[in-house]
Order: sequence, then structure tokens, then C-alpha cells
Amino acid sequence: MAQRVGIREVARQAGVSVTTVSHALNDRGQVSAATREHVKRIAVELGYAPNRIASALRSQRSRLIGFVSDEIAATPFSGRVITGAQDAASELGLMLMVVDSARDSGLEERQIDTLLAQQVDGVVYARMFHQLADVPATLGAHPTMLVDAVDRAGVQPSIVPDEVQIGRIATEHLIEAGHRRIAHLTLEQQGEARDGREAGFLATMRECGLSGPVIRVPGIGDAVAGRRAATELLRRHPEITAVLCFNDQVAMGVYQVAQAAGLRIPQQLSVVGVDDFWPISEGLDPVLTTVALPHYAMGRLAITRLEALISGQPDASPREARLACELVRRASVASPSTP
Amino acid sequence: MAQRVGIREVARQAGVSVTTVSHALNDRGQVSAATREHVKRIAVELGYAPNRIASALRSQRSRLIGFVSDEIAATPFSGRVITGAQDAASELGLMLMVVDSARDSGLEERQIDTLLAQQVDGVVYARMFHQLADVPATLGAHPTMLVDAVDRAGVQPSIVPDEVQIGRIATEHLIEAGHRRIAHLTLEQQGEARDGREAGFLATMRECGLSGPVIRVPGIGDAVAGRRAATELLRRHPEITAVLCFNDQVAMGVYQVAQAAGLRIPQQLSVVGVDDFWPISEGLDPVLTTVALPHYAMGRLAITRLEALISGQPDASPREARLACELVRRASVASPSTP
DNA sequence: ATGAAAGCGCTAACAA
DNA sequence: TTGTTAGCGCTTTCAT
Repeated sequence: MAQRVGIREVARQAGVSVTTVSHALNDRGQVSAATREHVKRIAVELGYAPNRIASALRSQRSRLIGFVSDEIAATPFSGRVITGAQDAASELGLMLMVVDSARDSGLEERQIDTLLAQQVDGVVYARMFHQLADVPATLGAHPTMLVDAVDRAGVQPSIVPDEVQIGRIATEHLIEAGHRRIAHLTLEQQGEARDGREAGFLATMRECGLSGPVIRVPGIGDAVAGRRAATELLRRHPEITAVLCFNDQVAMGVYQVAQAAGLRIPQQLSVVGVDDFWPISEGLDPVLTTVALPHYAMGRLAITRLEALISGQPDASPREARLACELVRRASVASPSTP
Repeated sequence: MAQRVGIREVARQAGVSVTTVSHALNDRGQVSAATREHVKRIAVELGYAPNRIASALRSQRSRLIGFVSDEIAATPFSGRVITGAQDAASELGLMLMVVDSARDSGLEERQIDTLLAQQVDGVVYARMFHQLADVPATLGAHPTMLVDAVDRAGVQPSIVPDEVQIGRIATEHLIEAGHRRIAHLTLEQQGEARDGREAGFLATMRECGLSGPVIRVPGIGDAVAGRRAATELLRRHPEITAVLCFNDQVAMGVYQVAQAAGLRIPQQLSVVGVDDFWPISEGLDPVLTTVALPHYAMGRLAITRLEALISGQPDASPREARLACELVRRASVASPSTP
């Protein structure tokens, strides 16, 4: 079922030509204020909504943006990126076409081709975990914006969280609370997120004249890793009073081991996570202090910058934009008990 | 940047008319096999991809489906619905336009209007939590399919999980493991999910000649509710050996209270969740036995049925389809220890 | 300030 | 079997 009323009908009812209707409605051309208002009123009365497909075909501007993701769903973290992108898009009169490749790069190429066949004006290329990415060649000269990924070739603009700053603010928070013996629980597997957070931790500790162990465990950043790291920590560094975890899931593992060992959080062990993945950060008891990733902001900025790129405006952000993250103070950090 | 090569170019290179190219590529009309192959080869060589916007305008069929959600992101549960829809769509040569209203029904109406202006062929109207829904009037006569919601007016077709069956299989599993004193931990706030799961629990217990308490707590189904329910359970029904939780987050709360009380799972208390929300179900220790919701299947079926509806084929499913759910056996259920 | 007319790239009657 | 032609609903020169 297509649109009922078209531009011709509006023109007829308003007693003007379709040209005038088009100009009036798009605030273009030379139309007297009176005519403009009149046309707009008629259009509203008739419930006229322009057929976007027709206008896209004619104007060679679909106002469609492709959103290419490797995992929208499998991981719950990404949703806010899409929400941010969607909000910005709707403010700019754009529509998102979201596509999820489930990590299959062959499928991803086909999806991008489909998107291009739909005449999208540009593409957001989003990854779930901060990484160096190879942008598919088929994206070629189309306006593109990477999110949570940096173009290995150094060509396409990108938006990522400031991982080093994450490590810094978390560590600073622990130090300000009075901790001196702090450990960082993280992954063996290197990556932008791991490397940055660890660098932020180490730099901040050093600048405060402190040092603390970094426990690296194999596997992905889940509760299992957290349990493994916490177990090792308790065995090798029982003097530690606070831990900065790679993410909230690792923190969940720490809670489990701490509780089993009779260690009370935060009285005997302060814990900070990263992600602010609420089913966990707000589900843990006590609720978890953590650094929130700027998912929503990244989504918004991606669309804003992409639109600028498409319409040839200058880009206000640096090509590789790093977004600052915020500490969410909850109940898992306290001053260390005096020994 | 639009498509480089158009149908005219293919026609020229193949030495035929655009009509023949169109027919050959779409396997329509009367074209000799030889010509068809020849045209297809040329098209591939030139990397031709039809401009979907032009073909949509002409054929009055955009092959676009609107996906209207109240929360893609805020809750992580929904992603698999979209993935399922996307997979089915791609198999049928359709594209999804996903939109998230963040529970703002005014915004939702505007989003639907935008979708209709984009000439979507149909709309999937998905809710995050199984509910009775009022379908926006603006959807009117457009092909529509509800997901995780049933049309209050009884008009539009829908797809929901079989909540009663969820309660049944979970309870049966506990009974088969040897439990007799089983409680159901759920919400005060009524709703399709709560009511159905509870009904399934009660019916199954009754049919086995058993009865068990239902603990209802205020608030939403999160870990806080789980802690509250578990605390109450321990106080009022210490004889219970197994609990069926409203969802995985409630189960997380039960784990916390059990561990604090020195109750071992599953040796002293068996726990079953609902959702199979993996950061929790696989993050808990021991890993949680739970009933997986058919998110992916619902997404797929929504698109399949919608396409049938759009193209006027008969619908194989009942108007209000209920999808069966599966028990995921992990480590939180054991036989009750003999007293 | 307004309107006539020419397409955007494709599909589908209708002709040949 | 293949080609000619007329649009789909809108935007955009270019006249008036």
C-alpha cells in the first residue's frame, strides 16, 4: 500500500503547480510567504508525505545511511551505538539501514553491496570491540565512518573510546579513595582496549609513585576470566586492596571469588569495572563502580560527522576521534581499611 | 556516489535492449537461454547492480521492511530478534529498516510515518516484553506482524513465545531431577510472561500431585528482585530444594543470597532461569540451567510470514503463533540431597 | 513569483 | 524472442 496522496493532488487542491508545491515544502526557490504557508497547510490537511523513493531517485540523494556491524545482537553492548546513530539521523532527516554480519566477512561484503544498491549516501562501519580494521574495498570512495575501530590504512575517519583515559580515571579514582596497592586484572590477548586500559593504569600508577601487578589471563573478557584472575591475585598478591578489571564481566568473576573467599566488597576489596553493562553493573551486590563506554555518543557523532562528509562540510573532529569516558560511581569502592 | 554502471550500459555492451537486460536479469519474460546467459555474464563483468530505488519506484515494491521496536538497545535481549529477521530478509531479497522508539509512543508514530514515506512494503512491530499491544492506527491497512506482542484488537497477526510451555518444561525438568518441594520466584506486576510462566508452573505441579509456593516481589525482573524473593523464600520456606526463577537476572539474585547464606548450588538448591541471557547464564558459577527464549526464530518467522502476507500467499501459521522454547541444561540443577 | 517540461534508472505494456 | 515506449513521483532547470 503506497502513499495515498501525491504532490499532484496537493498542487491541485492548493491551486498551484507541482513545482511550487515542491519549492514551498522544501523551502527552496522563490515562493511568496503567503503561497508557501497556503501550500503547507493544504499538505498537512491532506496528510501528504513525499514519496522518499521518488525524491531520492530524482535528487540522487537517498538520505539513507548504511550501518554495518559485525555483531549487533550476539553481544548486548552495541545497542546504544545504534540508538545514538538513530537519534542523530532522525534529527538530520536521515534513515538508518542496519545490517549485522555475525562476523562473516563474506556476508559483510554482500551486505555492503546491497546497501550500496539501495543507494545509501554513506556507511557507518561499526565493530563491537575496539580494533584496527581493514575497511572493505567495496566501500571504496563512498563516505564512510568507522566506529570502535581505526582504519589500518589510515584513510577513513574513525571514532573510538579513549582507552588510556579509561585506565586513568579508574586508577585515579582508586588512588583518591586512598588505595596504594592496586592490581589490574586483564587479558592475555592483546587489543586496543586491553593495551590502552593497561597503559592508562600503569602510567597513572607511575605518576603517583606507585606500582601494582597486572594479572593477565587467557580467554575472552568474561566472568570465567575474572574468576581465574581473582584466584591468581589472591594467591600471589594477597596484600592488594583494590582491583581495576578489564570489564564488568571480569568484575563479576572477582565478586564470585571474593565472596567465596569471605572477602567483603568494598570493605576489604574495592572493585572497578569498565563498560557499565547494566544487567551486571547494577545486578551485582554491591552495585559496581565502573567506567561507562560512550556508545551512545559514538553513534551520534558517527552520523553527524558522516553527514558533514556527505554534504561536503568541513569536519570539526580529528580524523581519528577519541571520546572521553565517564566514571559511574556506585558502591564497590571504599577507602582501604587501616591494616 | 551512486552506482557506476546502469542498465543502459549493460544493454549497450551486450548488444541488446534494456528491456531484454531487465527480463534476463530478473528471469522474467521470454528471453532465449543464450541471450539470458550472455546478458548475465556482461552484467557480472561490469559489476552491474540494479539501482533499487529506481526499481522500487517503478515496480511499486520497495522490498523494504520496517522494523519498529520499543527498545533495541536499552535492553540487550532483543538483538537476536533482529538478527533472525535480518537473515530471513536477506534470503528473500528484502532489507530491514530498524527503528527504536525508546518507549516514546509519539516518537514511534513519527518513525512509522517516516518508514511509510520510505515506501516500506510491510512492518514488523516488535515489543521487548511479551504484552498485549495497541497497534498504532497509522499502520492501518499496511501489512503488519507483531512480535512478542498480541494485537489487543485481535486483528493483526502475531508471534510470541509460549510462556506456559516455558513454565512447564522448566518445572518438569526439576521434577524429573527428583525435586518435590519447588518454588516459583516471580513478579507482583502481572503481564503475559509472568502469568504464563506461573500458570505453566502451577499446572505442572498440580498434574504431578505437587504444590509449591509462588513468591511474588515488586519491581522489575532484575537481580534486586531475585535477592528479595530469595530472602523471603529462605525465611518462609526453608524446606524448598529447587526454584524456578522468572528470568536469569532473578536467578542471579538467588545465587547471591544463596552464597551469602552458605547454601550451595546445585547441591542444596537447584535453580532454573528463563531467557538464556548469556552474560548472566554463562557468567554465573555454576553456569545456569535456563529456558532460552526463541528470539531468533521469532525474528525469522516474522519476516517469512510478513512476506507471505505482502505477496498475498496463504499464511501457514495461526494468526497468533506461539513458539516453543528450549531448556538449556547447564550446571545449576542436581537431584535433591536425601534429607 | 510561478509554471512547463525534462528527466532520475528502472519495469512492463504493447509492438514488432 | 526482442525492442519501443510510457511512465513510477518527485526535483530542477529554464521560461514566463
